[in-house]
Amino acid sequence: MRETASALAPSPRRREIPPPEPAPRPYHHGDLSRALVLAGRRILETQGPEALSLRAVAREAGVSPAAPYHHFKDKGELLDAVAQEGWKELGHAIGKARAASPNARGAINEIGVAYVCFARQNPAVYRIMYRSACDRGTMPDKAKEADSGWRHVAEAIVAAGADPNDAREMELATIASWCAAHGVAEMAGFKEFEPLKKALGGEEAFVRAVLGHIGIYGHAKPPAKA
Amino acid sequence: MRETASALAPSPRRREIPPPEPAPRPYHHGDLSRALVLAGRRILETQGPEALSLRAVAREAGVSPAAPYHHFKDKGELLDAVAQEGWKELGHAIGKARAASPNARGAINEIGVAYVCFARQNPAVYRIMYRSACDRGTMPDKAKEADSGWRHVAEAIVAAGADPNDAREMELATIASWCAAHGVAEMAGFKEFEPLKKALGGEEAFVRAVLGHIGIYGHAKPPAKA
DNA sequence: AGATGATGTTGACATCGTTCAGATAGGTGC
DNA sequence: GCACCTATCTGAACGATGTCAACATCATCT
Repeated sequence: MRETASALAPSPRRREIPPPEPAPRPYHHGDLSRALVLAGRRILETQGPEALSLRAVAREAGVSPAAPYHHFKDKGELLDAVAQEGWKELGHAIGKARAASPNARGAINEIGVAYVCFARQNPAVYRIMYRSACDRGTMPDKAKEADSGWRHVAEAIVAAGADPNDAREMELATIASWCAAHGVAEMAGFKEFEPLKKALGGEEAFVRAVLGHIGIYGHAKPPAKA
Repeated sequence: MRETASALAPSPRRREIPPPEPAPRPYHHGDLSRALVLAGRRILETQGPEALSLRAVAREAGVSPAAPYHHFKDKGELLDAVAQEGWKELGHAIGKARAASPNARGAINEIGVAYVCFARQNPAVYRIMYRSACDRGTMPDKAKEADSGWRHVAEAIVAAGADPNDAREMELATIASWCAAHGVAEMAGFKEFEPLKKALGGEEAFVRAVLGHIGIYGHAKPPAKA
């Protein structure tokens, strides 16, 4: 929809004009790798995940369909890079939610809400993030880094945990809360829940209520010791 | 696929006698609609979700690429039909798990385990099921039917609930447990959890442990029958 | 029988992911 | 200045895909 004029009209490349604009397409894009990731993100947000083709990304970035192959092995790798960006943002959102919580137990709750809200506000990106993760059967590497969401959750769990010495229980609790948040994130948009959402006063209230029924979150008691 | 194959290999096909097999391709397939769904399922199980193209399904069913269009509006509708089959199976698995549980509270646990086990044993089908559901933003219609998994969960929740009069809490609990199971189902395969799985003695033990940390499942007083 | 509609096939089109040979720039050593 | 080198980008191509229109085949009703 953008400048597809060149596709319709046989426009001879106008290379006589010394660019009045400082940097239209200097043949060698400054940092195409980064531009492609941003273009992918833009397409995701405006057209949804179905429209995210390699060619569309190249088009959006203003390069030929073959150009991306000098920066990514294949389409999957490009998508992984886009997903990576999403994970980083998720990590920040979670970190912010955690920092804003007064006590440790409340932090777990707020993290869960922040997680689901991020997914609901960036559905296309979230989709790609988990498609990439499930395809490769692994959480993104970055999720193990300092500011990663996973680490925030793990630390919050430990901070609120009843038995900080039982590492296994702590890990299980971290996994459980992450899994639960992911499940809610993917299902919160289902039409069947609309009446309940409305009755509760909006989606965030709904999310809080659902998470409230999930052990680690809400009204539950500390993780039971085995 | 190639004629050259017959040149390389001495083709053992002796087609002098056509009549003995009266029904190789009777032009009009008996029930192509059904055959296509089964073919799709077969492809999912043998080649995974990436290989599930319309043309591949048609090939597997032995018809031309355009034939499916007389039975399904487009590829999405075919996939929906395949997913529908999966939901039915999931419903049965859940029903069986519920029936096999002596008490109501234990039933919720066993349902969760059965859910995740189904997803893990049929990963490709499960993927399609949720892709279809998320794309359309709705649980499949059939999920509201008599033998549906959702109804089993809702009934089990009610049976074990502390306050059967509070419909809203019951619904929230149903949603929460379903979401949690879905989350675990999608993440249980991540490589990061392999060590813990091994330490716990296998994937099912891992799943039980994780679910044990999730409210509806976990805060049940009787410690899981270990 | 003959007409009709459901069901299947062939062939075509646009798009997609991907590859490959060449064009283009920025940098290096001379 | 020059020639070369390497990284990057383009153009054209190939096979595969989803989809459609035109045609073929068969089952069924009258």
